[in-house]
Amino acid sequence: MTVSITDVAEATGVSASTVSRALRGRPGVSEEMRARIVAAAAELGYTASRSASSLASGRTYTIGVVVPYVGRWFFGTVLDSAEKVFSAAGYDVLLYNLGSPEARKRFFTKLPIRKRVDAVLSLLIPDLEEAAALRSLGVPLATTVGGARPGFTVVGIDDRGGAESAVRHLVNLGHRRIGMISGASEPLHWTTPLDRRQGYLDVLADAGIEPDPALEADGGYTVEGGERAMTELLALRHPPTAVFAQSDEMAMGALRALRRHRLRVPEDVSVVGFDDHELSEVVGLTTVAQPVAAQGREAAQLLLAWLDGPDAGPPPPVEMPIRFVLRETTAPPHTGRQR
Amino acid sequence: MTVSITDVAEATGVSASTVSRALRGRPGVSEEMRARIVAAAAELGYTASRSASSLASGRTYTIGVVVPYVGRWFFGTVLDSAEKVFSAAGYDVLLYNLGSPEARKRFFTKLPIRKRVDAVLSLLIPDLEEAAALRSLGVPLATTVGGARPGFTVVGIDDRGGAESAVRHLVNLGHRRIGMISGASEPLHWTTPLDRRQGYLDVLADAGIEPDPALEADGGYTVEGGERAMTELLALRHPPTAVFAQSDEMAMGALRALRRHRLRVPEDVSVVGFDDHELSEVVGLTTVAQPVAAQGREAAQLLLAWLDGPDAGPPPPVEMPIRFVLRETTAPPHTGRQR
DNA sequence: AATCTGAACGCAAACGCTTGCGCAACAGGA
DNA sequence: TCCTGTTGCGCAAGCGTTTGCGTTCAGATT
Repeated sequence: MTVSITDVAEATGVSASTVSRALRGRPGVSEEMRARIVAAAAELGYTASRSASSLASGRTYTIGVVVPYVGRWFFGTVLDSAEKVFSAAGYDVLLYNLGSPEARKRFFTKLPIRKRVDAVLSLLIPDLEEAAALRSLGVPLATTVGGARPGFTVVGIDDRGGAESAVRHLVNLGHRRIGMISGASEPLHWTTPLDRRQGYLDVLADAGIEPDPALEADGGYTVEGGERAMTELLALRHPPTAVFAQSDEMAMGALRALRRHRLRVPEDVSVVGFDDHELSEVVGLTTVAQPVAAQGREAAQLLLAWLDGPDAGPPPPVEMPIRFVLRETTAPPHTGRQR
Repeated sequence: MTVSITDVAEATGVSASTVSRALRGRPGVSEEMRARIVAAAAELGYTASRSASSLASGRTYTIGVVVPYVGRWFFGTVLDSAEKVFSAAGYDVLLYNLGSPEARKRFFTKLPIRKRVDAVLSLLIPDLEEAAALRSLGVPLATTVGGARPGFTVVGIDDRGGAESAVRHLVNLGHRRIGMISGASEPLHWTTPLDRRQGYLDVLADAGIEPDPALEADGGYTVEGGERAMTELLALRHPPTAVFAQSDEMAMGALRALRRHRLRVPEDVSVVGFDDHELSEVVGLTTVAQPVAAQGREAAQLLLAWLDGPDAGPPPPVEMPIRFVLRETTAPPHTGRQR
């Protein structure tokens, strides 16, 4: 049926071992013979069976990538860039989309990934048990989302500093009542919301502004959540004159809520986001940009390097640069009375 | 090291064959014995090696998904929903991201997917050679993007009808100069741009409007392309009073261009898109919605069904419903003079 | 009591590759 | 001429499953 290694061995008049060595560039084959074998393989359209070779060698040439939700821009973008690095290096990518709790549980109990991958890139924050399960695989581990765990190499950004620059911008414009749309209800082990919140609090403290718990609303890191959160903030007796959304998606939800309330941005309310979503430029959202694709690339490269020289533990964490991006959703506070 | 089937066999005092049968629910094992084996396997934390089992059985329990660009909303969403179906059915997903021409060529010449998957879902339009290469794999094939090829089962939408409803809406509002932002330069084998264009032309003809080639601009199905295209249209001596963008992403680019030109939407120019991107609601874009996630699910299910009953060729094509969504970017034409 | 019938399980041969080791053949040095 | 390396290749033993077939044995059938 399909052509196997012995077929090309027979076609060349050598043994299967030699074919194997020749095709993988292993020493012990004369250049002339190698050329003949390569030619024969090409002609027959031979490709080694991955199952067989990984059974025999233990190497799978496959990387597992686990993500909470492929459809979201951030994860899709990281996955996209990481996959390119992997496939360029000859690795395949096994994707696990663990959005629902059931899928997640199924994955971590059955660990279908076991013996199937040489390394894993996790774009979701494993809790302690899950992290242990991943470590039990005995392969290099990496992540691009806040919340380092022992055994993982992590590439990320300065969330706190980023939040600071966003909020400082609002303060500099003259805002005093600054709301925040956060992700308080996010999984505990995800440190990003905490770090960004800390940046927010830092700047307020620095500016001598008393933080008001009522000005923090939970947006769950989604567009709809952001819309709900903004709506809550607007219902306050003294609504904020500016809000810092911990993600651009929530910021967009906020913009939508503001439009619904017939409030102008930035004249009535300023909004600043975080991430620099691909569509943020389209809506003119002021935000702090993080190099999402670059993070995926970096993490992938770290994993590959780790695989090549499995000398020791995980490489040290990498922090990628961020950049404040001024667009059109921020301005000095409205000086008249609100609404 | 890691536990193998013989370990659980010894632990239970039976042969490996029995363990294999027991764990996979094959007949020939008493219920009592099966229970003992399952318990032992659970305790030892045993999972069958995929490489070994697929080498022995020929089944890989893996589906290949090839996509042009995971980061784009449409593909990410389809992938997301399809993956859920596959993994729920016990299949893993092997992802191939073929954005760049090099990656694409590498994939189709080396066919790393060969012998690794039981079926493939293609979200990119293969040209004739590529389609042949995929067919040579001898596994079920499916696609969710226009441009059916023999041997593929396809799930899609009525692109032409969708475009018609969008453009008819503009006509009904009273527009006569209706521009279109298309994807003329897209790969030849992708029929979507053609079908959507045909819908546009149909309605114009129906309304007795002479189509003006100058009103068609290429947006390449990207945000930036849409912005460029809209800019071109605005530079016309007689710019359109409304534009139909063949995708929401291009529509958003158009909105951006309009904002840059200080034109109001919909007062000065109406815009209607196609797809119902997740952020279209945020920007209030009038569009025609297609069930993207549902298409991924459907395609995945078709593949699984095909795998279960490999009686014949591909199942018949499935057409999913579309729906016109009226939002805030369309209105009757400005009656005064433009600008 | 002899025979037959399933059910439950073990044997052993694949599956298609990788790899340590062995063995010619040949080259160069003494 | 003999010895010591090298080079180039084949042998065969795995890798961890699956599966066709054979065996055993308890119970049913004559």
